[in-house]
Amino acid sequence: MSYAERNPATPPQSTAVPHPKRRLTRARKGEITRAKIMAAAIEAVGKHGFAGATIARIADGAGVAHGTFYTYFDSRQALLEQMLPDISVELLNHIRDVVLKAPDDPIARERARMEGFLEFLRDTPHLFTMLHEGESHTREGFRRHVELQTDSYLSALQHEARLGHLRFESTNQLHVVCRILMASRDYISAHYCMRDGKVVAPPPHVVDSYMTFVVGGLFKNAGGNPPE
Amino acid sequence: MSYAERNPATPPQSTAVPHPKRRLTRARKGEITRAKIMAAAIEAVGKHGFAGATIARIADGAGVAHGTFYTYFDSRQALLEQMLPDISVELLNHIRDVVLKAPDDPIARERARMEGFLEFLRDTPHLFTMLHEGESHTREGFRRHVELQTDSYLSALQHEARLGHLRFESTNQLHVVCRILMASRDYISAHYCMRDGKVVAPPPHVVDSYMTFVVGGLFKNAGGNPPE
Amino acid sequence: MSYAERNPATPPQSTAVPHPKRRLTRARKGEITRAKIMAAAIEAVGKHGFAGATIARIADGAGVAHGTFYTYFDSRQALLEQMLPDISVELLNHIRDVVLKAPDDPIARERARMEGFLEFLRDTPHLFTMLHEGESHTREGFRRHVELQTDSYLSALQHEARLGHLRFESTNQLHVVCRILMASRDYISAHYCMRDGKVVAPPPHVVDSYMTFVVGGLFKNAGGNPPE
Amino acid sequence: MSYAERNPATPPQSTAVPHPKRRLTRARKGEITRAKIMAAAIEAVGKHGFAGATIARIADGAGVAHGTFYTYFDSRQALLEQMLPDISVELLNHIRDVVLKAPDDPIARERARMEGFLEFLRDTPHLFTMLHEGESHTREGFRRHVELQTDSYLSALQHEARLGHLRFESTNQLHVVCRILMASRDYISAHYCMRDGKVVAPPPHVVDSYMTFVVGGLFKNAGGNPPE
DNA sequence: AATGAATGAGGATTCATTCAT
DNA sequence: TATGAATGAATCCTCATTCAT
Repeated sequence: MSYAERNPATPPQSTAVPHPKRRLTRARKGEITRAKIMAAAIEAVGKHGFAGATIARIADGAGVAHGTFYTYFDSRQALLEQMLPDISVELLNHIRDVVLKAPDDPIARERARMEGFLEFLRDTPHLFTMLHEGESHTREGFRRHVELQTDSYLSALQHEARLGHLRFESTNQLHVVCRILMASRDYISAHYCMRDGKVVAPPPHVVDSYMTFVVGGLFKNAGGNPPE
Repeated sequence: MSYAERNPATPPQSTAVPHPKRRLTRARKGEITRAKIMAAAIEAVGKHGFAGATIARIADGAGVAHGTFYTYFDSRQALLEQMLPDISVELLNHIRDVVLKAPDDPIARERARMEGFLEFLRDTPHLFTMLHEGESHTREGFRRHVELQTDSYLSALQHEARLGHLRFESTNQLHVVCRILMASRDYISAHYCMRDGKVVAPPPHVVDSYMTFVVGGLFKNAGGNPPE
Repeated sequence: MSYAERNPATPPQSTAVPHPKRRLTRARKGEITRAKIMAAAIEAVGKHGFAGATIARIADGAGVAHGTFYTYFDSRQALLEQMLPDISVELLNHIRDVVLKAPDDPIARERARMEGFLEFLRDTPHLFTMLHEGESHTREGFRRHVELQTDSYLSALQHEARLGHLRFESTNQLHVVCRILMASRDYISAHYCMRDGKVVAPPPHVVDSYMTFVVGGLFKNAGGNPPE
Repeated sequence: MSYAERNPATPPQSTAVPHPKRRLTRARKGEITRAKIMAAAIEAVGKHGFAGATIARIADGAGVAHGTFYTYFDSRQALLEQMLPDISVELLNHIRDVVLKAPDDPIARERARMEGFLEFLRDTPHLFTMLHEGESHTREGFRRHVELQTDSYLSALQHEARLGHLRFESTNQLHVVCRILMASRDYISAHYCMRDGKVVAPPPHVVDSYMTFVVGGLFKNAGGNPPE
């Protein structure tokens, strides 16, 4: 399920129709146009990178005039800055859903976080580009994304710490751990999930090795037995 | 010691002087000009980012005409692509030196790798920008940099593995571990080493936490004792 | 008393009310909207100049949609062209009132014309901008304004001439004199009446010097005594 | 003699030629290009007004690429702001020359100033547009022009005052007089010197009437005899 | 009559690269 | 080899005006 599918410009069905004559209120039409532009922008960034996501390409992709862009966004940069935080929230939601379905076990939860991330990345192929170019092209949006992810990850770790599962306790330490885990999922996805321009699932040993490392590094009473 | 200091455009001394009148052979003069341009480019990237490193700025910074740039480099992009690999090799050298001076102990060596990296970053402030913008602006150069670092790191890990110190053995597994370690040092430096536009040493608990995590996750017979 | 006060969009009282339910006839409502747009336009020109008086600003200022503008005016330019002549007529009325209150003396009347002009300018701050930008941005409106002022001034001069007060008699000559007087009041107001973006009264010596010049240049039997 | 004639892009003769092979040094060629752009800009302003003097028109008129414009001027506005002060200095020079040739008599000198101005205007047709649009489109350049003219006119008046010719003495008074005289020449030229888009000499009675007014208003011992 | 989303023709500016000198 | 003026394609953004609702 891609971003466009999750945020359909054309809603599946509008049950309550006040004016049968006029299906689309003006406001609704505006929403649709806005969504079309956003979708075209994401597409453009995915295909040509942030630098190649020109107003011309975005507007053409959305099927609107260049000027229309500025009805919905203050500037090209403003739109770009918005993309990553928007998707970042969806990523958070997805990971939360996956973690909720995982067995009640700290290690399973951590695996769920990693796998949820990789799943979402597969479903949202353009996120890949955003993650890798965002830092230089939308500094603020990237900062916000990192903040969102860090806050959430940190909460999760603090929860595990309170349950006594972790080898780390202080927030300062957990902060560092948080960086390590987020860094790892980014680097791992960067190197194992892109094949021929398409995002794929990494080979199974990748997440396994990651988990081995993390279980030994992060969790209590988990060491001793090295992986075979 | 910055890049410019390590690669002086004006060599300290030229001992063999064939023509007393003409100290610098034409070739040597060319080398100097080339180095001046490269140094100006690094400076420009550090100060204004890759996007802001225009030919105008680079040439002005090097004290040459715009056209002269093209005597030494095929294109702006070609120069940019070269920067990161060049520095990457130096980084490797620096880390190797630091590791050689470390105690003969796998954990001490890993700490040396992290601290060597952080040291080099402090000495080469413009590397920071390159690392964080390089992926989007000089894809190939960045790829080469990652390759250089990965190859070296992987060798080191394989060495430790052969000595029986690690919980991982297969190259495939070590590859993943390698990503985790490189990712961590990048993310950690990104978040703890930049204060007010200057690269600084991170607070001591940062590397300590990192080492705790890594010792538990990576090394054999090292677990059991969680940090206080 | 500003333009808006002189031309209230909401009339003080509508005595005859045919339909008690509907106070405002449709036509009346239209008039009000039109006046609101005109007032917003004047405000916009005053604050941002003719070039900055965009439809967006005008419509927003008037509290109507952009499209509504075109119900009342053929084009932005058409509105702009109308502004100066409209105000020009009011200026004429004001000066006439002031002159009527002046002593029955040609010199006093001329002083009244100048002072009436300056007074009106103070009360209509946006006129300042219109006068100084009008020539390039609303050529025709400016032409009409100049025509209105010239015709009136010329009539006044001809009246004085018929009474035998002037050193000039032919209409051709009076035409030239008329230019001189109108030019002077414009330049004098431009240079002495604007302080920190606000229109102020000029220092007293300014009108005095003007009158000295004009009395010597224009009026009969007035010379001889130079000012100290 | 137009601006272009006074400032020829191609100099009449370069006597000292260091390199016979290379007539035009690079610097000289630059000067020529700059002059071509400036001339094209003046032409464009004259023909289409400041608002119509687009980079496209200017560059095309000068026979250079759009980008070349920015080799010589920081911005379109910067060029525009420069035009009026440049020409204002030439106007001053012209008037000074004319005054120097006039009979040694304050009234003759004042007539020379007015006639010199009108002459220059005829020779520099585009000045007309600049004078009438400059205030709104190149505020700073216009301010500078007014300053230049005012300073010069004021000096002339102070000179006459010191010789005891004027009915005014204090600088404050002369300032006001100065505005009146400059205003008059502008208004008079605006209304009598433009016929079918061409600048022409005004009918003779115009300057005569002006002089009558000024002689009565400004000069001592000059009144008494009104013109018939 | 009112609305305001959509239009699209411009306009200023940037900058990597070329090439005659 | 060095120069730096010239190039011109490309880009973002503005805004008067239209028109379906």
